[in-house]
Amino acid sequence: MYRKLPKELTQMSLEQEVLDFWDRENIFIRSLEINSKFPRFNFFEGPPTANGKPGVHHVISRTIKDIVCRYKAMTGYYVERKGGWDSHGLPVEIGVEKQLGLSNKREILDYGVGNFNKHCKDSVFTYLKEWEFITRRIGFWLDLENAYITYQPYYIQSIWWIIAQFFNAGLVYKGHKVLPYCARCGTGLSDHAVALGYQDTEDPSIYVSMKLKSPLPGETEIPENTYFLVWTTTPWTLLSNLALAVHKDYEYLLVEINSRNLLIVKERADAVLGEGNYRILMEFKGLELKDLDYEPLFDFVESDKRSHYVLLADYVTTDDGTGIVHIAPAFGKEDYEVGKRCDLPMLQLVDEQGNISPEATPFAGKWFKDADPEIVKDLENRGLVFKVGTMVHSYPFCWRCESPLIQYARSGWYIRTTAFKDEMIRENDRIKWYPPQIGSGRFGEWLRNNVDWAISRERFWGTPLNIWICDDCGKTHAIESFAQLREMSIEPVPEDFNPHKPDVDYIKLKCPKCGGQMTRTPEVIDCWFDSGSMPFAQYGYPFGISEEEFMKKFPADFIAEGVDQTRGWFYTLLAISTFLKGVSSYKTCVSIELILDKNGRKMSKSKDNVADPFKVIERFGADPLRWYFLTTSQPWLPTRFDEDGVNETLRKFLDTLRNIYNFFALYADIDGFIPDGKVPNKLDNVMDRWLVSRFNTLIAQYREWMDDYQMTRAARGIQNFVIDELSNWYIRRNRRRYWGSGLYEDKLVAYKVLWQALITVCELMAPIAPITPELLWRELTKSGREKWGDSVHFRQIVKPNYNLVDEQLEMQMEYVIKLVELGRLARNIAKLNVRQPLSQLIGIVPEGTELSQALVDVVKEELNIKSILFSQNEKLIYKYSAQPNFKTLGNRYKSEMNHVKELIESMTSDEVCRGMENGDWSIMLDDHPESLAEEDLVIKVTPKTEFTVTSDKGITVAINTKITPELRAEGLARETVNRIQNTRKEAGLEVTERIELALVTMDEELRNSIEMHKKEIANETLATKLHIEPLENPLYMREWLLGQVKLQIMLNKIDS
RNA sequence: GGCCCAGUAGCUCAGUUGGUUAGAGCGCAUGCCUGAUAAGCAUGAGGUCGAUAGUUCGAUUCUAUCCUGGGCCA
Repeated sequence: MYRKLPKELTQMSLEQEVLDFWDRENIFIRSLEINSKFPRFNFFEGPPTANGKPGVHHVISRTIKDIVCRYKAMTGYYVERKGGWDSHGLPVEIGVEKQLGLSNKREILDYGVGNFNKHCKDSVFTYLKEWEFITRRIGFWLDLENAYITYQPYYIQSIWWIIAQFFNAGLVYKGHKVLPYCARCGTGLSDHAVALGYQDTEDPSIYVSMKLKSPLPGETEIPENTYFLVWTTTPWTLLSNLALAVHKDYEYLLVEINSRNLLIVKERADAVLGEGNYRILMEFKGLELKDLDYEPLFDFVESDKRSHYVLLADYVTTDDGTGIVHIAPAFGKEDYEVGKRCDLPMLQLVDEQGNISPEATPFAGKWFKDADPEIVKDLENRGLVFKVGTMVHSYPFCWRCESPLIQYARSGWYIRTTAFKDEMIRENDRIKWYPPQIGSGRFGEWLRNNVDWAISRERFWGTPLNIWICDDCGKTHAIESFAQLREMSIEPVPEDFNPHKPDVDYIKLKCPKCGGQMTRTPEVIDCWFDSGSMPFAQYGYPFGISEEEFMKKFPADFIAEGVDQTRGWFYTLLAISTFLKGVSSYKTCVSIELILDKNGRKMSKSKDNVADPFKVIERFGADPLRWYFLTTSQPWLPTRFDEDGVNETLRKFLDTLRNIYNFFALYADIDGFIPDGKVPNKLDNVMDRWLVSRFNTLIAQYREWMDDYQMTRAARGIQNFVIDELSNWYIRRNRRRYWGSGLYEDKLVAYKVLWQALITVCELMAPIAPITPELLWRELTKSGREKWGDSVHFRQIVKPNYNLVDEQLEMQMEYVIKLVELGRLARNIAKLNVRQPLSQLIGIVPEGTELSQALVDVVKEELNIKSILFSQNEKLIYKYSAQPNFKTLGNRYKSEMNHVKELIESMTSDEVCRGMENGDWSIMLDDHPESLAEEDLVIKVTPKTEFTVTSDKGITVAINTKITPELRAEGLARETVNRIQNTRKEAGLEVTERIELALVTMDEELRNSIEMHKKEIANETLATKLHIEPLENPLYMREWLLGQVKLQIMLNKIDS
């Protein structure tokens, strides 16, 4: 028995059944065992952090990963799928800070780092249940039991080893870097965090004069009363000013204004000084201003390095300001770079808490922002302010405490990634990116502008940086294993020590150089280093795994994550493995774009437009959601998410597929069809040949697309096949073949073909939406469990059999469908429904496109037409008439014109046609022939009265609408059959049940028609007895109206 | 400000060497079909293929510039 899957069985419960089956029967693990002999296809799971709930974007990236892994497993690969969890980092710490009510680093220290980290560790898996639930629920096969977790000691040991490799290669150094910094929180912010906090704000906008101390270009005397005009919105940085920058190519002016001489870039002079307010004295190229000295605004600190002179910098613009940029290397990324390049000293007159340093005596101890007005006032008193005002601009604030961020130079540990930048670029070129512009564009750009990686964080919950420094001689050493740590430790290290802060900080080492005591540097490692190390650390490399074993699992053939990982995981993976192994750790990378709401806006909590995947799955199911994501647009395009679309996928695609199955099950059950998995090589039925050809073509296309990661195309291909070709054409056209009784040859073949088509669809679908096809497939293969195996996911997807592909037939079928469409249109226009048979259809088609008899029969049946004729001769359906062209003939015939008109209009269709062939339309005007040419006539073409004509794309179809009494009788008989079938359905009869039937009508024509087609009617409706008198006590009775005519239908069941 | 992606029907999206009349689904209206159908078919309304210029016999497609939206960076 094939099980029926009625509508009452919801997608939800159907899926649950399959998921339980997978669990119960251990299907995932068994699929791995089955494939274990195959070559490996390596997949790396990018570890999510489970301290937040998974969202729809996680569902799509997990779906993509699952699809590729399943597809590879079903095409001859062993695909290990080790899960992983990220566990360290600031997001976790922030969560815990909130939970504990702590608001800065000081309070964490007071609370105790040990306790704090314990909370962090516990909170990492706050939403583990949700993650595990959704992973399982969407059918993502991932080995969660053996998942790596970045806080595990073996994982940390691996990271230490990697850091030690960098260190021993001389690529780890301590240095300065300017980064966005929140003085209140005492921490630098990642770029991502900065982007969260931009707000429009009002800041001072001041123009300051800085006095020139060198002769102008081409002169020898130091000019009096001459100043550089400089613009800034952060007056507090002026305390730490060390230089000015100009652009070498710009034109600069020396102007006189208010009896003072100012230098300013030409393009900004009007805007800043006011048009006509100034007099130009001299002009210079920026290049000429290089090295000029000026007087410092403040002289709090003396330096032995040269400072306070003019530099060149390309980032100087003329968009705002004066074209002369003030440089404070401690407070700007670009300033810092310039400072380093030009060997400027370092001056940082704001401390880590954001207060002005004691050296800047008049302002000392003030919060940097509060110092602004006083600094401006001080400069004004000294006559150095040219103009002061305010401006509104977008400025970053700390997204947690809302303090304004500053650019702040901090010292920290760096990895010199720039040392192997070229190798990374080379390796990037070998990665296959989807879409390709990520690799060449965003990621390539990022690599070309590579700067050294700041790997240290002055935080608490992370992998501790494994560098120890000698308290006496300053020697640094990177520990490369727990064994080495024990070896070098002064005190014994317990077996189960916790390699986190603060425990690890208490471990002191003996200095190998001077024998002194070494103390660990207090920082932790950037958590991106954790995840970027996963190809190695997930196996504890090099400790827990042999080199040979490891190289089998490295590199990944495929990874996929959100596009936001470009500068995150995608980069850290590449950087670490390029250094360690000289190659990228992934060969193919699919970058997945954002999920937007249905209006194309980014989903965000504040807009309340975030789709909850749990709810969507509960309403529609996981397969509809997966299928929807994939078919609605390419994964690497931003996708608009609309629940209605998920619903549509369910109704249109998955329900249709289920109905196809139900149709098959209904009849295959009746006939006891048992599949043997073979389709005859020679198929007599043209529809069978066509369907087999189509699904073999589909298999070929599907494999080609999937191999190229064109999953959207593959899914759309399947969908079109199922809905349009299998359901709406093949099955609709072939229904009758399954109706008769007994399992005769043609029917058996029909079952085999349909079964094979369904099996194929299930197999092709299985990687994309794995749940529903599993259920259908298992039902279809129920009779041969041993032979077919337990799960569709154990199967290898079939290869196309090109011998069964008949391209010509596929093209001809498209033609058939076109003809049918045109025929239906003609029927519509003529208001003749399909139940009314018609005598003739004439197709005017291009030469060489005639169809085989079998296909002609398809058209005949579909359109209910007795005969079909193909021809190139339009005269068969059109009649032609001519009218005079008064323009050419009027002048010629003048008063005879009326007569000529009559003669022309009386030409028969044949005469007009003959003229069209030989170009001569002679008329007899008063007994003498007059020769007319084409331009003398206007020829009209109209269908002959008995035809209704439609045409499209070079094909013309004409149906003969003349209905003979015989045709009418047949039509009435078919109407009658239709009403009987509806009656049967209403009466709740099974399709196989036989009946006794009575058809009662007062209308003579209808009665005659019934008499005439009694046999056919009885046959179609499984009536063993047919009366035209009423039954005595019918089981069911119903009166119908055929047009104006009443028909009474009565029926009884007959027990067999 | 720079780079990337997108812009095609009311909505979601197809549309590959440049070539008759630019397609599908959803939604709306009308008719048809239904012994698998929460289905299907047909018709109608709905398109300056973001704009302009160029290349070409011919551009939704190629080139340039611009506009709008999104993303990344500064």
